[in-house]
Amino acid sequence: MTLRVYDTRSREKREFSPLNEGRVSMYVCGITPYSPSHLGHARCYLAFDVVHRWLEASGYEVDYVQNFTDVDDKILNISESEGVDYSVVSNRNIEDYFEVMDAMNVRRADHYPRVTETIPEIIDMISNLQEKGHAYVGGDGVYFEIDTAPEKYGQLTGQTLEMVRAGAGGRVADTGSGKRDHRDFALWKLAKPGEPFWESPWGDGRPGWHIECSAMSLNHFGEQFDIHGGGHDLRFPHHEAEIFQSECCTGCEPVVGYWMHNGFVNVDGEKMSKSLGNFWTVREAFENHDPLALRYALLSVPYRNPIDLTPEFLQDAVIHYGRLVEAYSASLSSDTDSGIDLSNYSQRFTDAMNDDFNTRAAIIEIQAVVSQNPGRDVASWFEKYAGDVLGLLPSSAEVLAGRAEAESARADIADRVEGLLKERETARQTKNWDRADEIRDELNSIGVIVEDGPDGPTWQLA
RNA sequence: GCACGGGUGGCAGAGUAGCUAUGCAACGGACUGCAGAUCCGUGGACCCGGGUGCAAAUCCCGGCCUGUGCUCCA
Repeated sequence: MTLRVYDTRSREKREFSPLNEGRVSMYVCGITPYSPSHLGHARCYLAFDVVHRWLEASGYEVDYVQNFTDVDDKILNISESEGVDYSVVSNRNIEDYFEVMDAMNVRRADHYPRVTETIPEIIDMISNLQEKGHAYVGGDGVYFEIDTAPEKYGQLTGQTLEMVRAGAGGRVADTGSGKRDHRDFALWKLAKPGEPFWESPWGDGRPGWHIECSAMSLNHFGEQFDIHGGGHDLRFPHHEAEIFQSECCTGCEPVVGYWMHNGFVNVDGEKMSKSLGNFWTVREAFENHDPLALRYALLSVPYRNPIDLTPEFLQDAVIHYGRLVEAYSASLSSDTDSGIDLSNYSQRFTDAMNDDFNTRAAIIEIQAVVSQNPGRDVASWFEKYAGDVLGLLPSSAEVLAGRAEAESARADIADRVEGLLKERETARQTKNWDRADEIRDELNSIGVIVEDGPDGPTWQLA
């Protein structure tokens, strides 16, 4: 079975075939770093991290570019209210982004271009569009004129020019901008007093939001590239704007082979967002959950489906993640092979991932192996599939260290526990259940869980 | 309103025509003084109404509900 990828533009899963054999160019819209990352961001970059990993596991060489919109209105608002330079705000949140993504085993992209480092390329692209008659200078900046390429409208959303005209209703008049048509979008925004700016042929200002991604992808990949990813909400207008800009600039279409959009993280059935105030930052989530357990949760739903975040949903993932690590740990310490025929699991895992990166179905195969007897061969299987592909495993060193630590903690109190257990067994033999339970409670209070089995009691640390 | 998705057991979530999804939870049994863990087992679903088919959760039509987009947004 070959890899099939759902493409938003053609609205179907298509067999994956990159422009250059064996190589994949992938661009994913990155964050606007005006606040710490929340779980919605995590879902997106986790999803494309898995795409990245699976393409590589399938033998492709992947060139992965992800941008930072490090100057924009929201960043400027915050920098103004804090009385600091905008770069303080963006750098702080970019740092936060890398820290939390690293903690969740998100592998780094190959390039992280920033708007502020791409200004010359952006200006070139706008100039080019202007020369070709697709852009005009308005009162407060440069705009892309939609009517110069009406046939490109609606490729990702199915909307027509007329629909959007109707949908915008009365909002057009009060934008107060120098646009000719409200559907036109800004390529260059002239700076207002006090705002940071860059020089340009049209005056001091900064780029519009959409043009940066086009300029960056053109800069890194040229006229066409294979995969463009981002959140579902970016389809319109952001990604449609990119189609206009790139294809009108180069005359080459389609600019993107496969448009991939991840579903949202919802809370109580609604999109997690700043404006609704129902978001958790990734850091807040880390306070209650292991970063990799969160990763497990966010990958346990296929990337295009929405995730409704509930305590039960997270708890489920915590349980399964714990079992996975436990099974991996046990298999690392094993000195025999399990003798399990793992090829069936591998095959189903591969089929799942090849079906538009179905991590849910893939994880089920992981769970099936977790419930088998651990052995050395299982350890390497886990490392390959749960580790390399899904990124769900801590390093073997970490796992072994955790095991060693647990054993040493156990050894530290072993004498005391054994003594109490001996006393408890005496009590049990004389059917003194009150005393036996009292001892068990005492052990519980120091974090020891006692379990009576057919061969007598065993104990472990909670 | 228009566009694009989605509606599967208590919950999450696979499954694009015939064959037990799976996990968690629940229930029953084994084992237990009790508890826990473990093992074995059980039940339970395809939004509604039409249509096509030998056969539909799966295809077609209509309806209802719901999410997102149409403004910055992963």
